[in-house]
This record gives sequence, structure tokens and C-alpha cells, in this order.
Amino acid sequence: MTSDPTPVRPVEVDRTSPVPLYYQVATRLQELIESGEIGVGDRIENEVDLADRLGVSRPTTRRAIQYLVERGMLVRKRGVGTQVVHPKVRRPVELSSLYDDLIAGDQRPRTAVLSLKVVPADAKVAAALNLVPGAEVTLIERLRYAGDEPLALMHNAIPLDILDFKHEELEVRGLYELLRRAGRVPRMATQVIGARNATMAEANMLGEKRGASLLTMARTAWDDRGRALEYGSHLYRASRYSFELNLSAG
Amino acid sequence: MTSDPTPVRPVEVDRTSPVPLYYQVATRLQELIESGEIGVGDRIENEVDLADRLGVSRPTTRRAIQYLVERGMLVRKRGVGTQVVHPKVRRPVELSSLYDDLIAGDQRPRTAVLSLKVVPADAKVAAALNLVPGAEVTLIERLRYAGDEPLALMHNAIPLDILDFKHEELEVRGLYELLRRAGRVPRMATQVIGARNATMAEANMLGEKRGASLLTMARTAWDDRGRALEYGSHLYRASRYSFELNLSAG
DNA sequence: GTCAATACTTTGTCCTGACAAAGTCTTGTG
DNA sequence: CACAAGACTTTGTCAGGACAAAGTATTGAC
Repeated sequence: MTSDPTPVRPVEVDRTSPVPLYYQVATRLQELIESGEIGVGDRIENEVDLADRLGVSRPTTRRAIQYLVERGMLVRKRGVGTQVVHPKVRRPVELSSLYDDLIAGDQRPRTAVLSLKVVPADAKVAAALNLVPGAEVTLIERLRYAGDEPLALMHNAIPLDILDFKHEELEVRGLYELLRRAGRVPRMATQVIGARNATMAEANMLGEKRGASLLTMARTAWDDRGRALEYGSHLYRASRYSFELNLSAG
Repeated sequence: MTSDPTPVRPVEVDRTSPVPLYYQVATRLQELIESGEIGVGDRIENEVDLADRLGVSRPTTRRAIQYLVERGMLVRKRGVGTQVVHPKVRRPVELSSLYDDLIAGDQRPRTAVLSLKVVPADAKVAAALNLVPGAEVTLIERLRYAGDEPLALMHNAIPLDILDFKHEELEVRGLYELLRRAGRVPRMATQVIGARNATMAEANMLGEKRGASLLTMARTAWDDRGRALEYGSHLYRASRYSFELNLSAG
């Protein structure tokens, strides 16, 4: 015996809006769940009835539900129904930079550009960016602060034809923001997260002691068309930063 | 001027098979891309023609393509077409355990169960597992080896009603494998990855020196119905292990 | 009462058809 | 030649219908 499904209250869709119907429905459902009107464990109304009541087709309703399933809010089971499993959207790991993360967390990031130069790519960078060895890249070294505390030491290599950087801009905006503004939208990335002990030089720059634990993150990002945009090799103070991920298995 | 789209060679779908059509189509496309018959950067045939030629409907074709888009192989653009951006599927972060990873990497894992007991959950564990404080959980402490080298020190807490563990089984099988066999399938997890320096005791167990950098990973896993299955707090030798992730932005 | 067969509910797959929106290419005008 | 208007291509959204498959609940036989 399962409890009766919670009927979704008057949801009106706006057919004059440019926002897709399925998205309107998904958003409304998401609100109801986030606000707690539909609680975790509750079953929502079945697709057919819901579609009828909203005045949209079943495929549209299915698509809305699918959208929330992919975000980890709902779980469907054939013959059973659709249940709420989590009260807020769990986004998969974000493709954003530390700068964006800090902005989102109200941390007043500040960036010092330590060096900015064009050099031939070394073997590792060339391999990561899929360039011929010796091709020129922009090498950037930055130190990022959160408030007044240093947080991360970042090294990036960007192929020359992707974008040419201005020192001043990099102090004010994040690398990913600059890339996006230039129409180089990162779409995919592979990351490797590890850790090691700080060298003396690294410790000094980051305000840690020699040997302190540092998180390492190496990332290559690609755009739409599969062009490598950026290779980054970063060091984070483990005492101040960690990576959060949400995983879901299909 | 873009090059002409690569036509997909004779693909026949099998309507007697229980495998969904969209999945058959997606699999076939994936093979063509992985084998290199359709190269990175190539455009594939448009949805309408492809559907016609395969003898399936356009929604079915779209669904197949969508499947590969979500896996980072293809990119679609309205008015332009669908392009190959990556020659193999990039799965999002896997919901698997270290044991599975090692098996997949041919590393002959071995596990020593250091302790296995039932105790009341402390505040942190109770919060992570969404239990009332004081509810009983199984606490497991294990040391994992890859070959002969110690690799990770793992602490897990599992609510009593999820599964009761036998010492011998844990030595032979991974925790996630046992959960799955018991019908407790992990569906979702949140992880936090950080790092810190090893204490003397940790260093001794892991065969590192005191102060060596360790990767920390804390994870809570949920099943289908949103029940918390497991809270794990693990330590990895940073000198021997790192986390790899693939990210993609919608 | 127990257990298997049956009916019912609900999601999964698939089809056809239609129009909208965003790019790209062509064409014609100044 | 430059540039804007329009034609064309291609993906995006949406409808409505049909049947399949997997659970759940009910019923009936023993």
C-alpha cells in the first residue's frame, strides 16, 4: 500500500511565452519540490493525468519529468510511478572555474597575474592540447585570493589562436569568463584531482608551510567543435578548499 | 563552406529484438565513431534523412542522437547539423568504488578488514545518513592494497537495516558489490574531495611518512528511493592515487 | 489462509505529422 | 564589391495516438 500521489496544484502554462512548455512544467515541478509542497518520498501524479490537467501532451510532460530525473530530483519506475528522491537539484559536476565558484559563494575573489607570456609548448602541454610540439601557447601564472587569503596557484596554457590575453583583463575577470566572451565556450573537460606536499616556493606563495598538503587539479577543456581550449595545472591549499561532486548512475 | 555530411553506412535495425530501436541506432552510430569511420569534426547525416534511411521515425533517431550528445560524443546545432566532437564516450563520473576501479585496472586489489562493529551513529554520521542521532550503524574500517602496496584507509558507516556484513565477504568483495548483490543499488552520491597531511598513525598504516599528503574523500550514497545507503570517509595515498573526472556542460 | 492467475496502473517505446527558430547560402541591389 | 533580403537547411518543440512491459492489487482456487 503506497500513499496516494500528491496532485500538483493549479499549474498554468503560458503558451505565448518563448520558454518551452516542457521547461515551464519542469520549473513548476521543481519549485513545488524545493518548497516542500511535494516532499521527499511522495509520488507525483502520473504522466497522463498530469498532462491532461496542465493541458499539454504526454510527451511534453514526460520531457519535463525526464529533465528533473536527470537532475536527480525524481525517480521513475514503470508500473509504479514517479517519486521525489531529493529536495533540490543536484547538478553534475560543473564546468566552471574557481573564479565562478568563488563569485557564487560570495567570496570576493582577487587575482594577481604573476606572469603572462607566449612560449613554445612543452611536450606535456602539447599532448594535452593536441598541438604539434613546439607550437606557441600563452602561458599564464596567477595567484588567486579569496578575501585576503591566497587560495590557489594556477598555471594555464592556451593555444595562440584561441584568444590573446591582456594582463589587466585577467586581473578582473576569470579565464573562463574571458573565453566565453570571446565565443570560445568550454563544453567538455577532463580533470585529474590529486594531492602532494608543497615545495618551499609554493608554500611561500600560498601562505602555507613547506610540506603542507596541496590539492592538485589538471584539466583540459574543449569547445563545441572538439578544439582544445585550455590546459590548466593548479594548486589549491587543501586547508581552505575542496571539491564537491554529485554523481548519478544511469 | 562545410564538408558534406558523412552518410551512415547500411545500418539495419532489428525490430524483433527486445533492444529498443533508439538504442540500436545509438550503438551503431557509436561504433562508427569509435572505429573512426566517422571522424572527429565530421558532420553526420541530418535527422530526417537518417531516419528515412534507417526506416525509423524521426523521434527515434533524435533520441539516439540525444543519447550520444549526453555522452559527449556529438554536438548539435540548430540550422547547422550534428557534429562529432569526441571519438569515444566520455562517461560522467562513475558511481563505483575503489575496488571496482582497481579491478578494471588489473591491479589485484586485496582488502584487510581492520574492524567491523555495530555502534550508535555519531552526530556527523547520523547527519550524513539522515538517521536519528544514536541509531545504530555498522562501522567498517578497511585497508586496501593494490598488489602489495597499501593504497587507502577506508571508513564506512552503513545503517543496520540496509545489510548485515560478514567479515569474510568484505575481505573478498567490494562494499559496493555487496550492496548491489543485496539489491541495494546505489543511484546517487555526493562526494567531497580534499587533502591533508597524514598523522603518524595513518602514515604507519599506509606506508607513508608522517605529514605525507593524503587525498580525502567523503561520500554519501543513496538508492532508488532516496534512502541513504552508506557514508564513507576515506584516505588515499596521494603518491599512488588520483581521481579522474569527465565533465560536460549542457 | 496461501498462493497463483488475472486485472489494473503506470511508465517505456514508437509512430506520423506539423510548425518554429537558428544558422548558412544565394541572390540581387546599391 | 559590400551588404542586406530572402531561400534553404537543419534542429527544436509540440500534439495525439497506439501498444508493450513492469509492477501492484485483486480475485479465485485449493
